Amino acid sequence: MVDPLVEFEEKAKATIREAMQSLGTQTSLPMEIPPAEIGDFAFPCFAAARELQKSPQEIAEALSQHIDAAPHFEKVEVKGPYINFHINQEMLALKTLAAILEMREEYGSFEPNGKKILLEHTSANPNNPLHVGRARNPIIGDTLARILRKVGYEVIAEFYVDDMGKQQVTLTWGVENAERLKSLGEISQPDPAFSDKPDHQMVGVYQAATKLLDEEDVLAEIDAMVALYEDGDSRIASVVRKNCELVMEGILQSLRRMDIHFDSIAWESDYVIRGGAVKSVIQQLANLDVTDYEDNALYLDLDKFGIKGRENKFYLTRSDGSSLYSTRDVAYHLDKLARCDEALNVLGEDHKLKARVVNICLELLGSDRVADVVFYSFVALPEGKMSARKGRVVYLDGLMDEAVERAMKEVEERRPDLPDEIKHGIAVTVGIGAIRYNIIRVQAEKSITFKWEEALNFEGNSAPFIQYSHARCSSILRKDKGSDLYNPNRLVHESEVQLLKALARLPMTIKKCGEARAPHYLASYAYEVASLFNQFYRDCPVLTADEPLKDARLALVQATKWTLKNALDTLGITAPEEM
RNA sequence: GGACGUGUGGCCUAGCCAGGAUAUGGCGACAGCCUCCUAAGCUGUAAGUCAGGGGUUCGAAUCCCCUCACGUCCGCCA
Repeated sequence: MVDPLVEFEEKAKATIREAMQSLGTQTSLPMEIPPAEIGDFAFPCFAAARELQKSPQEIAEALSQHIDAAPHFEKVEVKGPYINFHINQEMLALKTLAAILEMREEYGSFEPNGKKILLEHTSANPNNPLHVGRARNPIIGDTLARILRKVGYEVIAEFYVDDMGKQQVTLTWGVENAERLKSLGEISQPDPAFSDKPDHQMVGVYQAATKLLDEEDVLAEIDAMVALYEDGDSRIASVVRKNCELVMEGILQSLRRMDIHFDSIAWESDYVIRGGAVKSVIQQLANLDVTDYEDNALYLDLDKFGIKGRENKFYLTRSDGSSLYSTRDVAYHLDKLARCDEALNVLGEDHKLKARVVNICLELLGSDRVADVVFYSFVALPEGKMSARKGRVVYLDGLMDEAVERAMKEVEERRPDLPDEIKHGIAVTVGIGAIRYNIIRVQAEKSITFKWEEALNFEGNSAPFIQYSHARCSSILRKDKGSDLYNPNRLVHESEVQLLKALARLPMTIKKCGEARAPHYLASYAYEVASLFNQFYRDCPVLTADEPLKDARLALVQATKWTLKNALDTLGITAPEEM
């Protein structure tokens, strides 16, 4: 019994199907979920009305004559063009509580579907610390990974490290010419708050070196290094790798703090230097009539694919024959697709054209599959786009520090009774949770303007609100665990019923998120459950209730706790026992 | 110039893919609720031309067309 609602929905559909047969029609069965006061499932009769040339009201009336939905539904009523089904609350309570209390941490999870999905996300360039402009990538990616695991996929979360780009070689050039950069006074010191992190230690050198790219001799040196690197020069390969690894260490450290982990790290250089996969891709593409050369640089003619713009040439190599990012990405994707049943990428909206071209290339190379992509818009600052160069940047590390600090202030105020260690633990849980929630609750396509007050909001529609409800559940259950022999029929108060119905929707919500690749639905859901619990908490005293009712309510609290915990876990947010 | 995305009360946001029953909720504002399981909570009030215009439909925030605004891309950078 993975999803307690399925049985009810199937029953409703079955009765409608039978009723339609006796009316001689067989249009589709789009069951809707109406507003709570109206019913639990609703069948709109518009389609059938069109087919039978009658008014939807008449059809609803006629259909209802043939409907007997007992015992799953206690009432089926016609309201205008709709047939509204009212769930038998006792039966729902029984099935829902049984499902949750039996499945516990598994509630909301589905059976393995036997498919392996390779989810690439974050894949930030290893030359900068992460900043909040791109912070949606790891959060969306990690949340999707968690959702897809629940839905039954075997998920490989992979970070693709672009260690072949000119930017990475520029960083290494900077490290090797640090004296020159220093004498020019170009290297800015890392923010003292993060000076112990290797990504912050390196960024000054990278920025200083980037400034010198305007100078011809520097550019020539770097270009020469790029070419040697791609040709397999082992000295360059090893120093570039070493520098990238240092920055990566810092990046992964930041992500771990948000409970974001990877199953696999894929290094771009492995696809270029070893195995020659990129060379083979270039050769195959060069043989096609949709590509051509300009000054020895191979390009794809976008005109042939109906893609118009200022420039219709999409370059696949430089004129010295070295590869470009998208070309290497094609080689990487061929490898990726061979390792999974489905490939999914989380990419910034600036990658839309590139992702399309990569998929075009994959098809040109005869691949029967391409990668599916979730695009997200950037987080900008009120002053404009984030830019390290213009000194307009909020680092993820800074955001997390600030969040924990502000959360600590709240905890100090609200819970002076707790020992420091516990208070700090709560501050971390609340602060980091608030960041993740704030990012994930908005649909990915929407652009976000970063505001401290909103990012670190601890009230209303926020992670702490949900965490607080979970802590309230825990608090009650610490005082009384209740009995296994509860009687769900006791749960008749409106607040109890609404909460129960919401709890029953966790599996279908997670499923929807997985299918639509849209994690934000789960955030709304968790908020709704927490909110309904708070109403229940107001209306229905648990510990002081009389015996049979108390056990039923305790079971409901236990079920709420599991549901909130599983929803929060899936969002990558910790569910605290106390706050 | 072309392409993709977004536009919902002062601010943020759900719903849009599969059109339907009074447009979801939060922040902020205002008015209330701690002798009762944690007030990071709860209740109530005010606040909306669903960017604008046209179309399809019995019915449009939702589908189609046009316009406007914002974001992003159209680099032998990534």
